[in-house]
Amino acid sequence: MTNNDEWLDRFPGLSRLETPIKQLILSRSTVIKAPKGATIFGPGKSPENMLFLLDGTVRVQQVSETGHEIVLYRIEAGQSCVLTTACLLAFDDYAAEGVAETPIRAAAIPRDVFDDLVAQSKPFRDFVFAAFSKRITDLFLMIDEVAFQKMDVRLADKLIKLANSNNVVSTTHQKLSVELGTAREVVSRQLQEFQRRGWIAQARGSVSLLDRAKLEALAHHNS
Amino acid sequence: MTNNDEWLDRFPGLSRLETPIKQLILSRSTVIKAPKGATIFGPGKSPENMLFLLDGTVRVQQVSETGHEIVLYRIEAGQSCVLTTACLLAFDDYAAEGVAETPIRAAAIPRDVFDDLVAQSKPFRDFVFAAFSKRITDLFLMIDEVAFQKMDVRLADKLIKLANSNNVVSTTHQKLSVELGTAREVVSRQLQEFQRRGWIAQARGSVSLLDRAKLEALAHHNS
DNA sequence: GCCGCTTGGTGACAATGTCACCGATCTACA
DNA sequence: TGTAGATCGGTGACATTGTCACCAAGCGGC
Repeated sequence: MTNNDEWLDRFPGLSRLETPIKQLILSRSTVIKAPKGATIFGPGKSPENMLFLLDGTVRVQQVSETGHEIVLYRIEAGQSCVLTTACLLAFDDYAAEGVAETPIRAAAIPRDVFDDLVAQSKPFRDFVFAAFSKRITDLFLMIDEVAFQKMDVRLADKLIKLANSNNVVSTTHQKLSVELGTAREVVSRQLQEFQRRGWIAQARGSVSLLDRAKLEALAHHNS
Repeated sequence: MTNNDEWLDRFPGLSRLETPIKQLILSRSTVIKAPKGATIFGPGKSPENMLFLLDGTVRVQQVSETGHEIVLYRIEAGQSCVLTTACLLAFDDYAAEGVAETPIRAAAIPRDVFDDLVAQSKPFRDFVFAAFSKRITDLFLMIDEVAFQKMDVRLADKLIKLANSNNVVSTTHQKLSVELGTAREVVSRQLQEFQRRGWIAQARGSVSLLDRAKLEALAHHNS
């Protein structure tokens, strides 16, 4: 989609990098691709490189000892896997895995180059620490949500966030339950209630948002 | 407890620092103290410094919009507030707060010195990234626990972790409920069940573990 | 068409969260 | 010393969510 020479400019935090640093990154990085569904990292598969996602989406999720799954967050194009890479530097036995939700394209930077960049460039340090900070504060919010929010609010919120521009969510009840870390039956029952109220319509494998405003009001406690 | 000149050696990750780096830290840091109950950082009170905790414990917790509270983690003596400080570099409007659980003593390093250290010392970088990584993987585990573990298992686990060397936990049901992000009534009922089984004894403001092995078995799914 | 898999629906029940109370105990202070 | 107010913990009724065991409809491969 973009020329390989200019992908750096797609990362807001990196556009401020010093010119020689930009050149170092470009010369030492390689652009890689992976198909939809590929495991980018996971238990026993630690990435050797730090990734900057150019196109596509990576879903990071976790499988618990009990067999339950939950989606932790997503990495969108224009963001980096800073934390996952850095995490794996230290702990490669960790439980989370990253899966390509779409075909992806990413720039890969070797570990030692990453370390050089942190050492040499203040803008790069700021970028890295900002990414860590954002991730941690997001995880704080997620803990709060999982612990205290009602399922109807969380489901409404998730539907809005997953809906495409036509207000359609193409997913199954099962996958929605993994998004929220709950059981399929709970999702099914809640969706039935939304349908009864006329807020959504359902078909096999998809949900259409008929009254997005009502869902948003519920998601933001304004109702 | 220790001489100010040698506190660095109490941090396993920092003992490997280069000598000039150690001297830089010692010359640019100040040792501060705070009484039990003091707010170390929180909404509208971002720390100007990075802290290395020499003595005591800091509890990091969060209050949700709904008024619910939950304990996120603790920083023990010998650990650092790397992430909280770095977080606050970027987002000082964040919801978590740090409270001294005991009188504490800490070494404070100004932001710009922190940045210099990251730039100049590879061992320091490794220390910082390892701290971030550990924190994030711990948060992953916590999300898993909050989302999927049963309350009896979580409560048994928490009792074991909070018990002192005499197998006594000096806390109220209310505080235990904040530890787990649940309601006091749930804790009270569960403790009654443990008591009925003869695993614990209760008094106002304290819980005695009578059969630690049984609690551990429950906490680790061996029963 | 048949078969097997995926998807979603259902009812019964268990576990947990919420609410509105209550009494017991502790603490501050007059 | 006594009393007022706060804290601590107990209780029952009920709502919400999680778990389990099923079932039926749709879909794809052969």
